Amino acid sequence: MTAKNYWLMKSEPDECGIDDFAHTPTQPIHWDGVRNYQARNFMRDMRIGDRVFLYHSSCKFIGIAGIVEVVKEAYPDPKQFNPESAYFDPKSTLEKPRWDAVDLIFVEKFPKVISLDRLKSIKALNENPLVKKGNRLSVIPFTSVEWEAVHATRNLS
DNA sequence: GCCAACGTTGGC
DNA sequence: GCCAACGTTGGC
Repeated sequence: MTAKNYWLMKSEPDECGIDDFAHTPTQPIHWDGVRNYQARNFMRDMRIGDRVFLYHSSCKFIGIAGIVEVVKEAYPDPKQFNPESAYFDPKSTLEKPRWDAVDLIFVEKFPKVISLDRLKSIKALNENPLVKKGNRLSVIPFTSVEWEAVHATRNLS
């Protein structure tokens, strides 16, 4: 029995936000379209039952909007093989896929988005890439200390 | 819409 | 292996 892992994943709520998960609470969502190697490698480390903060970026209320859970571990992202898809990758083959997806399911929507300003004020996150200037990583591992520090603020106004 | 920061590509 | 050019991310 290993300890549960914690993560944060970014998305634009217009594409796939916490409400998309909340609207289908019993149906997993395929998290595909990740096209960054570091993010992909982190996705490969995800295990069933891991918890994930869902972060809304490039929108009005930037920050962590809720929690989702891993229900299916990394598998080849089908969109990389589909020439019609915006996520098509001509260098991917069925034998040697480049990109992976995971499946996630709804856990919790916070009463209010935990704003980026608040996240920056949480000392436990000082070394986390999320709050570093210019950071573009869309899948970020969290320690349990970081997770708890953020989680403890979820009901603050 | 702007633009700094970043990751990737490709010529050499 | 270097690095300039390019495309993208993401806060503001």
